[in-house]
Amino acid sequence: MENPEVAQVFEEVADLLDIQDENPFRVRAYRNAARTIRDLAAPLAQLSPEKLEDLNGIGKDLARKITTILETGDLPLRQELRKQVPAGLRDLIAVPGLGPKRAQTLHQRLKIGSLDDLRQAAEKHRIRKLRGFGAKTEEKIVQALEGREETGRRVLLAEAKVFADAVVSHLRQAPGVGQVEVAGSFRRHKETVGDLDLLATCRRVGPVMDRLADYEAVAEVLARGKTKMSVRLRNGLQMDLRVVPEASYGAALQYFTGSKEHSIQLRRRALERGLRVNEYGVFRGKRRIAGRTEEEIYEAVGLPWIPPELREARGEFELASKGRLPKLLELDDLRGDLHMHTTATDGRASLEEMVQGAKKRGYAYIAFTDHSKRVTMARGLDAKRLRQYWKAIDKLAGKVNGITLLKGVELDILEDGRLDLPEDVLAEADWVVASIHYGQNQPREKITRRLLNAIQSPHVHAIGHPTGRLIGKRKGYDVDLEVVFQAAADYGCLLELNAQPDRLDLDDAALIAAKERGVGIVVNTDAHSVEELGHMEFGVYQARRAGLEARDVANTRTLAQFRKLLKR
DNA sequence: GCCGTTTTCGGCCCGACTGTTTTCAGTCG
Repeated sequence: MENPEVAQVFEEVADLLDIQDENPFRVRAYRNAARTIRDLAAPLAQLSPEKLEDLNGIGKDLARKITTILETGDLPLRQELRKQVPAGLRDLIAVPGLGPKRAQTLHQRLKIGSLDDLRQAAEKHRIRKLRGFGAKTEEKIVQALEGREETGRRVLLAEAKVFADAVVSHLRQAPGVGQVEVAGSFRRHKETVGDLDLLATCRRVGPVMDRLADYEAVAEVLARGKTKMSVRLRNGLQMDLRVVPEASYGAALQYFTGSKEHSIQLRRRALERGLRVNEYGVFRGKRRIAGRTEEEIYEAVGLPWIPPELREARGEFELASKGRLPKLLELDDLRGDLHMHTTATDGRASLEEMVQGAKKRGYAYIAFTDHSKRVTMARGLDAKRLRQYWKAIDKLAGKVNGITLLKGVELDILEDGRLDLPEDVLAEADWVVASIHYGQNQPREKITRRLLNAIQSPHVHAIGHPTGRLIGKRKGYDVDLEVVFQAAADYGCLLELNAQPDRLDLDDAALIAAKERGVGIVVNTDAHSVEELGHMEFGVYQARRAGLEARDVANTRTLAQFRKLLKR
């Protein structure tokens, strides 16, 4: 059992208990435990029962339940709850605007038991007639369903990575195996992946396929042929394994990495040179002239190797042929992380713990950016508490070496466009990242106006998660990004690439547009725990997909250079 | 169900706002 699967069991239990109107704190206990498990760096199976109890939010009972899940693959409690709650209601409570109560009402009054039922009922305007619902709620449901469809049932890259890493190291232990790699959209580091395309070389095919069938998370072998095999994991993720000879490995890796559009352009370019490219190699007539490595393939058509993140047929061939491919951002380029939370508001680690975590990552500077007062649910900081917070940061800064601590705040941009704290307070901050958390459904002009107000403020250095989207859950706010980019460029306000795996906001397309406008980008984790400081890699992947280089990203600078970038 | 310089109970980041009502569920992180 991989950690995300265990977390999923607890999340399901939490949902089912929630629908049954159970003690909300018990529900939350399951949700907290799921989150802790998801954030964990090491596999649960490697922890002793005593260590399990040391984990945040996991006590005797949940530790025992984790052991049960690891040993049996399931939890009796989950089976029991499934008998009591109609299947499909869980899907309903995941829709923004619906919770356990409304899901129950919809099920009881309209016999709605699935997202399909929900869509049909909404289209027939049957929902707005229910007590407690109305036209606006019904419209919101329709919009939410549309937002979900865009990503479909794809899995977040971060979650897919857990399974990809595990299966690759599992397959590498197969006898006679050579190379093993995950291709496809996973290798292109898309924000979500639909399945995992595994590629392997080996002397004999049998042992590698046997090994995949043995992978612990496999629920079902869908197909198994001479060179190709498909399995489905318990969590629904599909894995396709292709076994290829060494001589074709590079060609197969290129072919299965895609994108389809990129490969079409590559083959067209080959044809112009009298060559033919397929998954076995590059051929002149019947003679194979390349295929062992990807570099060979690209070289055969007169190009340097193109990083997978750029293979989206968005102009990479033109850049490559002119020798002007960007030198893409790398994790090591980053010298600081400028958006994180602590126990001062809704973070789960102390200032000290976050500093230690940041030092381990080799950062030269970090900014603490707990919430401002409007975010009441996170116990956001008012002026008085914020100054105490900054005092604590200063005090800590005097005790730690090798890292600079910046006094920051995640400043709420209020519904009416004002900022959540007075100017004299903001003027004392080293770093202000302003974000929208409320009034996300406002019309385009109003949302855009709010962002412009923040951008134009002399005290705001960056805009946090500029569109507010949550991948697979919620569309971003309706905002005129063109206007925002222009203002950000004009006023020297940075825009954030938020590295939370379900945000990755701005997305790749927006980052490309922002770069064209000359907008400075800052890549931050928005970490709420020490572990989440590790999300930086996903921000880097997204930046790479947009072709960003170190110089495009503000927090690759030394602290002195970084400070010069900030508007006064 | 977790947690404890408040340990074996009684708390649990919990308040403004929206859409819908006329008392309340759901949304924000």
